[in-house]
Amino acid sequence: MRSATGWIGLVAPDRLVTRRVAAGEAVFRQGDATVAVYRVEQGRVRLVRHLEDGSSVALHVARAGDGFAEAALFSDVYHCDAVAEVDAVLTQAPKADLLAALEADPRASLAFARMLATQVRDLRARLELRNIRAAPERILAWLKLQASGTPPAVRLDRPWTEIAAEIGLTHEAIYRALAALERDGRIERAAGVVRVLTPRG
Amino acid sequence: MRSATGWIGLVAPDRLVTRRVAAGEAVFRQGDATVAVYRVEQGRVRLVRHLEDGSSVALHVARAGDGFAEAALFSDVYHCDAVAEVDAVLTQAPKADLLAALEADPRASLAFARMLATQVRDLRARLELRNIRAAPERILAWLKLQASGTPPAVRLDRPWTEIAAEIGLTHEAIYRALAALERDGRIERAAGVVRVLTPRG
DNA sequence: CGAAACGTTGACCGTTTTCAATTACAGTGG
DNA sequence: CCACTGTAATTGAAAACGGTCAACGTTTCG
Repeated sequence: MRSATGWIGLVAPDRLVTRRVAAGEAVFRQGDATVAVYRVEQGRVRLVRHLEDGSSVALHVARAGDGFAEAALFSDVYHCDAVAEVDAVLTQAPKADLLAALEADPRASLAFARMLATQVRDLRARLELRNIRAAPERILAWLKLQASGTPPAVRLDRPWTEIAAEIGLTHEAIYRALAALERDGRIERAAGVVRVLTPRG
Repeated sequence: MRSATGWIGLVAPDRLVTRRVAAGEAVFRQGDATVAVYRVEQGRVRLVRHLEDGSSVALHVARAGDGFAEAALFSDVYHCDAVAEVDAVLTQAPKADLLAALEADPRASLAFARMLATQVRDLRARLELRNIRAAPERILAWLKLQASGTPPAVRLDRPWTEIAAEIGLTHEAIYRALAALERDGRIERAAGVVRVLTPRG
């Protein structure tokens, strides 16, 4: 996705480690001492918290482009497991390096804060999106969030199947809703581009 | 909610402004020069982005305890409208002061980053929660996220009605699901406390 | 004490999920 | 170069679940 992971640039390139994890393999375990923060380059990593009673809760699934365990910077131990759902490639930034960079340079820490603030904004918007029950409206709102230009248009850089998961609908529901939106003249679709049409008023 | 808004403490108390906005009144408008970041003390503030074509998208609804427009720190203009949904009381932290505090003290900016990272983690978890379709499972997951102790227990500090909105269910659905969970012996309810029972395996 | 919230439950309806099947298409290896 | 495999895109039908509307008891608080 397009989450802000530019903080990776705050660490000297030669200190970054490319790590490959096989499906099912753990990147770290809850309780492990925190040694690094990560970015997913390929694949998916599932974060799961274990409770005292043995049960667990899913916290997040980090996908290509997503950072994860940023909060590890401020904690001594990881508070959840990170397990690859499929074979994955990660960039690993040593906690000490990143922390040092942030402490040394106020501009770096501001840049870091900026990326996090951006992400907070994005996540809030995605959450708000989920409050829209009707599939067509939800998709329309998503399109508007992504859109730019007049009329608002979106270039699709990934399959609807994937977008469906992000929006919180099955792909079938997405296709049906898209068909309905197009039928109603609310959007227009063509080769990797969707235009949001403004209803005449 | 319990979102991390401790950054308000980074600004000198006498520089903070308590601002009252009536229902329907705007805190700021999209395009206005950014002058402050906010925290909601009472009421609700709705953030809405307007598109070039005149339509709009809801970005967020900030509630008591929530901060909003943190990203304004890094932007010259607000990128959305902030309008009170009901009469609201806000704490307004001047952008210049907060920014100065962050630039002056590396510890302050790290603390700020920490709060944002915490919020990112929380928001991701809430988003993940929404991927759980079944109401009882969703509530159970929410309870586990809030829970502490063995067996996991949650002290309820606010009405289910409000929790329902956060979880993304109607209050009716919540009550039905709670009843079902209790009936199935998966939770136990008593005066403001819910215990999550571990099914025997 | 009375008005609001909150809590709870029932019935019905609509939408989405599920399950299933089909087409299109890109990449792979023989 | 083509058969083959896997993913993406579509559409159909039926079931399930939550939303909505309604009604009512309860608690809270001015």
